[in-house]
Amino acid sequence: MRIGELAEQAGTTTRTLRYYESRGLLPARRDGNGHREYDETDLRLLRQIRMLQDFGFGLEDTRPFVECLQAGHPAGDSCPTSLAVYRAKLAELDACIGRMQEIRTEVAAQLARAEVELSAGLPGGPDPQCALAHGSAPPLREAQEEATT
Amino acid sequence: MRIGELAEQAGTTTRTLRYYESRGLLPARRDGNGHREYDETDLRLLRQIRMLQDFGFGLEDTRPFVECLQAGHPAGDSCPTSLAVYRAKLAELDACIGRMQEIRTEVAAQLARAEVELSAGLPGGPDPQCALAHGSAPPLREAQEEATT
DNA sequence: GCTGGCCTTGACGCCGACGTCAAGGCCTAC
DNA sequence: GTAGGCCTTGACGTCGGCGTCAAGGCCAGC
Repeated sequence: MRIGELAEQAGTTTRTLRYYESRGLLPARRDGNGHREYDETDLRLLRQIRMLQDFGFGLEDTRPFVECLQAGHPAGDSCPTSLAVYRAKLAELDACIGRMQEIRTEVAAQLARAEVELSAGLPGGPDPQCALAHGSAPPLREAQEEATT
Repeated sequence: MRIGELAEQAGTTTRTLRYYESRGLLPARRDGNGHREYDETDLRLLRQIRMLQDFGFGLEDTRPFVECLQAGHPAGDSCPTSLAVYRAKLAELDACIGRMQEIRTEVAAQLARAEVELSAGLPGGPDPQCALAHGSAPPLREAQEEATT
């Protein structure tokens, strides 16, 4: 099958396939006209890459899986190197999720505080010079120092 | 104070401050030599921006906070537009965290399945042609934080 | 023979938040 | 005078994963 068909089968674009080839993943045979030729094996390879990409893996992270398949293993994750990538990615995910939850907590705290201050300052505070074009800016008097935590 | 000192106070670089200025945040006065001049107000502005950046906010997302401070409000989040950004970012964070947890679950499932298959296949399975030089130590990757989309 | 459709390679564009370099100006100290 | 240290503007580089041309080749159908 040719590049356009493979791209369609995998739900991606020809540009992407050529990019993968340029990165050394997904090699291609050529027919008489120099056109790339693919088979079902390549489709499986490609689907493997796409799945990992959907997980947020970088292209380089998919390489062990690709090499594993190319070596004749039944699946991309039939090799220890692939499993190592899984584990590393799990650790990354955990770290990332944890960090984002921390941030979420902090932002929520900021929002809550600011809401209280706004509602407390609204009834009759001074009026800062609001030369802003995008609408009303309600007054507020209570100032706060550093909010780094 | 001059740009180098402000950068140091805020724990950032002069390049960053000039970049902020070019984006219309953090304007600067000039002295006789054309050098930028800042004061404590600018430092507070800058700290506000940096805090939001640390939360993973894009620079454009900090603009309402900056304008709020510049309008004379006591804090960057003393304005409704800033609160709206907080809320939007919370929603983004929730979506992002949720997505990453889904992914985490899927990856963990893949890993578990692959581990079982490996241990089941190892004792006496076929030996694919492994022409790969996979004896090197696993690459240590830095954990990267994904921005909220 | 001509149009249309698929393919080829090559190269620049994009996004964000800067890093890094280049060339030059001004002031201070020695 | 000259070395050093701060500052200025401008412009190109970075990272990933492609998108988007541009210019051209080959083949099928009419």
